[in-house]
Amino acid sequence: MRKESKIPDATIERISIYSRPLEKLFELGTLVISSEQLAKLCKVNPAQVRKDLSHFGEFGVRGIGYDVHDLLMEIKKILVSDREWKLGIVGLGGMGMALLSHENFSKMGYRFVAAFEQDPERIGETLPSGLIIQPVDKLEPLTASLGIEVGVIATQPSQAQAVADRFVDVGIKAVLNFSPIKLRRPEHCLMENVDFTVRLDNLAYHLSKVG
Amino acid sequence: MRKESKIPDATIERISIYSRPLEKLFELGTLVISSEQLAKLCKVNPAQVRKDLSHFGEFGVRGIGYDVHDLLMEIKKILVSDREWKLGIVGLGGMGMALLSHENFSKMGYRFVAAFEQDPERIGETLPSGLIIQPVDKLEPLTASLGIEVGVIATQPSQAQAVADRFVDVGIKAVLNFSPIKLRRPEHCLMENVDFTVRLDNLAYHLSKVG
DNA sequence: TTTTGTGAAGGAATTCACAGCA
DNA sequence: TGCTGTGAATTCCTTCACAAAA
Repeated sequence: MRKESKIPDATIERISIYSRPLEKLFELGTLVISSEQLAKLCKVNPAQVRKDLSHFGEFGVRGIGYDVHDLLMEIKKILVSDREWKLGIVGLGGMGMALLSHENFSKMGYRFVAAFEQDPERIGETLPSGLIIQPVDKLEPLTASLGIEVGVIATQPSQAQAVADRFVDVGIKAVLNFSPIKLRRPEHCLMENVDFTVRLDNLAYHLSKVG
Repeated sequence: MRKESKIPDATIERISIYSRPLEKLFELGTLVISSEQLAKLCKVNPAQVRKDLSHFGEFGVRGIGYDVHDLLMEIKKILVSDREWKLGIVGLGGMGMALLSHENFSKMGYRFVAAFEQDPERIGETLPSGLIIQPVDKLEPLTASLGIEVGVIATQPSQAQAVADRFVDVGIKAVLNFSPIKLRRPEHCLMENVDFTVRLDNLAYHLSKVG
């Protein structure tokens, strides 16, 4: 196919998921994997795996399968996770601190380069990573000078919109929002929400159907 | 419609999202809302709102709209978030602790009734909520005796599968998984994954397309 | 009028099934 | 032979457009 215009969002999401078992298989020394095996590991249809990948090129060998390492590299190229992305986080309560120490972020090339907090008591504190907690006033200058590319919002819900607006005003094009509200945003700013309670509501709904 | 058999998962997800602004509107004293207004707040199509709700009954008044309070109550009934659900969490690192203190859980009727940790140093510690940290060995007896309904996994990825298996073996029917791997599970156990890095990969992909 | 509820239309994503190639 | 890549078929979801109702 190789037409990059109309790729389903769900495809991008799955491609990201495919990389997880591939990473593990590579460590284990597995050289080749078929769409059927990879599909089983990710609980999707084998044709889905092939179609997803076909949006970006032909990575497999007919009769054989996919080279684990090559496919992993191709996926990283597709997702642009073959380079470092700079994150700035606002709100260092429990969630913010947990995100900062979440090893998967750094392992996948996402690096926090600034951490902002409102509470004056905590300004100046040195975090385990070596980062020093900055006052929220510094959001604008530091976003620019450090080259922050993604703003992570882990504040109280009541402050989330204001923080998002400030990120947007200073030119941030992508925001990862952990507060449980839909944030206003201009056309040109991407925004992803992580909302645990939606997932729990889902479980509760289906649970009550099953017994 | 009122046919509860083939309701899209996306509908359940959106219904959960509709409840957020409704909650706020109710607090503010707003009495009535149209599908168009609610749609705008949740960034969806108005017909989508009406169709989603129509799966469960007729909650609106033609020419008027929806009674904010009634609709909120109906949604809570649909999602079965009109009662308390008991959660047990395993893994009290940064993420686990953050989840325990996440006020939105309790506000929405999700209550942690047990917290398990492997590190012997921390067993017996009293958490801010009053819960006492339990050794993981107690997972089976306490799940049964406390009536835990949803298992929350916030351990290291390497232990996630083992913990999930133990929950399943003791009869848990729903698991909320915060580790970034797909867990094996039997047919009868529901599982929802919260994977931040998938969201970040999504942002990175789209960011690189925009500039 | 206004706005809901919904059948019908349209669009999108998934799966099938097989041609094509190693 | 075995597995990929992909058009065609299918299934699923969303949006339209209007009849029904207050």
